[in-house]
Amino acid sequence: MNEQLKTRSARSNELELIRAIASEPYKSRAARPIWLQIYDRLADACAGGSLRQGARLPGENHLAEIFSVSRLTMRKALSKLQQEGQLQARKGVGIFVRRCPTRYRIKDNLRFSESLKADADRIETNTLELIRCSVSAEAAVGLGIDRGTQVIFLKRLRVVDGEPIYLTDKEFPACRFPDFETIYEKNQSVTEVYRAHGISQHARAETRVTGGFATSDDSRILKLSDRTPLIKVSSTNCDADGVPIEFTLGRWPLSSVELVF
Amino acid sequence: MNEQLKTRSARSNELELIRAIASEPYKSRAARPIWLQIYDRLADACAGGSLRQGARLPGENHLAEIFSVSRLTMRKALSKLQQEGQLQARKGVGIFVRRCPTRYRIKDNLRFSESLKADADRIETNTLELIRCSVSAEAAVGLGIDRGTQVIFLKRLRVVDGEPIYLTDKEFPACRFPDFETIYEKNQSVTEVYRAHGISQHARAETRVTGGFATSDDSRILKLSDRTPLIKVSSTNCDADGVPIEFTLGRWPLSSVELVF
DNA sequence: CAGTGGTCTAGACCACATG
DNA sequence: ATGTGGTCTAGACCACTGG
Repeated sequence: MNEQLKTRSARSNELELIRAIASEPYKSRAARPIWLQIYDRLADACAGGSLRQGARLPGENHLAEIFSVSRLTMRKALSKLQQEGQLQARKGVGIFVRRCPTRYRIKDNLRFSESLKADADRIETNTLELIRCSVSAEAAVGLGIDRGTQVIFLKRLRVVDGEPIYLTDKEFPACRFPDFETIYEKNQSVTEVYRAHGISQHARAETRVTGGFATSDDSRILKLSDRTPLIKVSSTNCDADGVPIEFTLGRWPLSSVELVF
Repeated sequence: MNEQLKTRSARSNELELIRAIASEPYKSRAARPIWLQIYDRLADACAGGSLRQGARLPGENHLAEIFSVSRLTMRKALSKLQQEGQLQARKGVGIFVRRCPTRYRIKDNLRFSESLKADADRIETNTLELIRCSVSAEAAVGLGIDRGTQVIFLKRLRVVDGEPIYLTDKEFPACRFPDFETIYEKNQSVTEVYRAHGISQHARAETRVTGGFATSDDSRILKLSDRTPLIKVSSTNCDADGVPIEFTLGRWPLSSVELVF
């Protein structure tokens, strides 16, 4: 069976499933708003696994017709599913089933891959940006350095089983790492950079957890819809002498992570 | 000046402020959707303090007219402000300015009031429910006890400067605390209950942080809109011998807390 | 009772991505 | 060129709250 046929057949299965889901009569509007009832059914199908991850849903107009509601009502249901990270809409393309909110357990003081490798099959780390610039206001406080100081800025994205899951901005005092770029580019490892600059140990000094909302950049990179709620984790790492050498600001989709301390 | 006049005058000031905010021309729709521009302006007024906390906004129809948009567009802007906890709508009543997302720093392993008392003027603890029942699935794991075991269930709400900020469900193994209710009712203190049952020390065994969305109960109690994003913190406390004696599930509005570890 | 926020409709235009 | 999701309108009915 060739690719095109497989795709067509799969898409047709999705359509049948949606039709089945939509065919049940609604409960009274007073009991639960229609858009929430639609949300419930789609969320169940999503969590139950009957909707394949990565599958494309019919268009909004089509969906509205299938569920016998106006497009706006349909959009309200879809919008909540997007906010929760179960679906992702791409303008001009379509709506796709995101990896369902698996929760990744992250143990503090363990490196990311260490915490995760038991759970996941494929973990990738993508380096999105590596430049030298002035320290951000937030990192200046964390690193205990003055505004205007030069830092090395590193933006990375962790992709687990094909889904972007964790976005980090790291800042390092530039004066400590003259050869950062050269070393980092060899194997994309910060630990290697540390070692090459004579830092054999490092420890986490403090971790702060807050909530917030995705900027449009964050949304784009994490393949989420705009203004999705996020969990933000900021932390400072120190060398053996207790001098700060790294400030990290990490962002997770709200329902995709469980931090354990 | 009597109360009614004061209220009327204050409300009129709010109206003038809103009119001023709305009078500026919009940027092009392509640059930023109108509803987001309205959101920006209201969020600024809210954060800048020009909108008094607790103030009531004009009705949606009126607001839509003032901002020269349809009611739906207006609602979209208001809805984002509600999701972020800056506004709160009460059906049949009106839309009110919530305490702006102050962030409360909570240090792990400190009791709530200890972490907070530096920041806040008035802290209240309201006991909402105190019953004996079967252990919840989540607490059963945390406490290491079997399903069906009896526990004491305690639901409390922390109110800081008049704003509900932190909602907790606590469960304690019933067999350990025969006199829980009697002791607790004297001064609303769990520590006192511990002491009365011969537990002089207790320590936090593990803390888990996740994100989630408010149930309709949560929303009502925390005076938030439905399905607002939350930060959830679950933790287990143990006695001196390391035996679990308390499981706590706490919920905060997403933007109202900063957890420090 | 009047006014509020919550829901829902039918229709329209736009910017965007893909073939 | 077509279809997609994103935005916006004008109008309607409902359930709820308060006086």
